[in-house]
Amino acid sequence: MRNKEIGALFDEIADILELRGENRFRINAYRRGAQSLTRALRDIDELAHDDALTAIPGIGRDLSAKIMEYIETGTIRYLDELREETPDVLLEMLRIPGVGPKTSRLIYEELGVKSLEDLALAAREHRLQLLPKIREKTEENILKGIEFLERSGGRIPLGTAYPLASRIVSSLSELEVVVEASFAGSLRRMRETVGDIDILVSSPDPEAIIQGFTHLDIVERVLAEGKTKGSVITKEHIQVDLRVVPSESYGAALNYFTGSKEHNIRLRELARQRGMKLNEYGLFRKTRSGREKRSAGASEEEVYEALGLVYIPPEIREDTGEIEASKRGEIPQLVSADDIRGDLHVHSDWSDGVSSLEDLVRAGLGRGYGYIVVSDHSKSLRIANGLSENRLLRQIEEIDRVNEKTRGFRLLKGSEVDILPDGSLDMSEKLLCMLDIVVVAVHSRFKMSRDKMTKRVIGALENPYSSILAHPTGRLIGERDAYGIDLDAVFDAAAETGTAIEINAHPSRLDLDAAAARRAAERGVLIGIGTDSHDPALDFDHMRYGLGTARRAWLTPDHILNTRSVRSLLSIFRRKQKRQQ
DNA sequence: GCCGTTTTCGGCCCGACTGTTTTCAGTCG
Repeated sequence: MRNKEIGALFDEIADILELRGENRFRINAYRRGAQSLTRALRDIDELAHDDALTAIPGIGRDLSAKIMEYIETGTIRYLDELREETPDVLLEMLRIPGVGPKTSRLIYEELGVKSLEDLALAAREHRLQLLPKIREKTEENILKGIEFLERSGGRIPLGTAYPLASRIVSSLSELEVVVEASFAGSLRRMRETVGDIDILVSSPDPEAIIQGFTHLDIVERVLAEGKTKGSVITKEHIQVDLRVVPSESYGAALNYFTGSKEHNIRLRELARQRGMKLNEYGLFRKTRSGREKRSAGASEEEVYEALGLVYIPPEIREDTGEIEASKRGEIPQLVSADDIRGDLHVHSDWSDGVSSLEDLVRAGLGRGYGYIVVSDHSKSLRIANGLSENRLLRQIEEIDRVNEKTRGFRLLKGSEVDILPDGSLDMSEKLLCMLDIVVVAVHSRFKMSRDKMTKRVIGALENPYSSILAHPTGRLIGERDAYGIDLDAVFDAAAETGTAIEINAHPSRLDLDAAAARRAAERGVLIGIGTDSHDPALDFDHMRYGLGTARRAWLTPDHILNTRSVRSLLSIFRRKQKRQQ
């Protein structure tokens, strides 16, 4: 999928056009095009091949020609020319919070800075104050902005943002004047990384809330402190924005601040078409006397309803077809925490986990699960204390003993078996056939050709005993890219062989990602959500990120393996064994 | 530059805060 790659180029064109002060609607057209490409479900090369590029919303005659040019020649001449005429530092300055195109150009033209280091020096020497409309405060903010960029270096993983946001929401909820409080933004949509944390509160006394917020003990620096809006940097260098609205606007505001931006724009257009206006205070209709009357706003549900839509869950508010589905009344019942009956990928202290088998039973029961798949590493993974075949035999006996003592819960015998470079499994058939669930995964030799890796993984899926393919791309968010693999070919093989594919719920993996999981499910692949837990006290909670990813992929309980009972689970893989043998 | 249930031309989402100014431009989400 090169969609993101081309989307980034259109964004760059938009940035440069903005710096040049071009027509803002033209700039917006490139931004929309970029967003559309990034979110498109189908592969751009495929669409180009079918001559169907203009079917993507926001892609018309000009943009599709530029996409074709890029596919054919590997470059867009127009962008090359723009780059030629635009010094890099102008674009770099745009990344500083508070610096936009106008300021960037002003600084460059008047001071001739060549780099962000140059700019920082100019700020420290107070030379920025020589410029019109820049005084002490702006200069300080630019300096702090550069430092922020250097320290934070980009986006925050979901696994960091979610607990922090939850803590802030519960601290704020303790304030007397708070009516409702929630986090919003890309965090509420459960994106795998977020740029900042957005918090929304309803209250009759906004200023008290803003005061309370800017004085929380997590705050390092206050960026903004208005009547209804506050913004801080935490000690971990994460930006947190707070908005306070009256109760009658809470739903409209929650909707607005949850986004996505593209989803909101569609909603606003819909409101306009119906002669209404939607903003963060509500949905308004003009009365005959010319005054505005609120028709909805207290809850998100009533906003959608007043727009003639069925409620759309936050995770799918990305303008990838949810508005149309909602108009038709066809929003799926997304899988939720209540549907999950067990965890499919858990390590114990037999390999690199910290818990005994008994601890796992207690932790599983504590979460209301009916089963857990014990999936310790196989013998090749020595670094993680992988189990020799003899130790696995002993573990199987031990699991039987633990299960005998337990009512209403079952430890399933499993293993996370290495997929060897030739596609075979790191375990003899004699042992494989004694296991309930065989999780298979690549843990070594990542750097092979895309073709070989695809064959290797498909080879493992064709093994009659493999049940679930774990973390199919091997990516570690912000650390390691996915290895080269043809996922669509893997999905076809999984559907063909009756093998499930994992959404690994660990926040540093989330592998499959939502877009890929959606494609897999559309091809008929059953999806299992596993936490890859090494410590139940910390890692069992990661199920929520796996669920978030599944929901972003539009998945219902029917698509998910671990919404099934133990019996149904086991029968699925017995069927596969029979078919493949 | 895109797009059409007020349309093939004339629109294109909306509001808060900051910092600099005396009424608002720039930035952000």
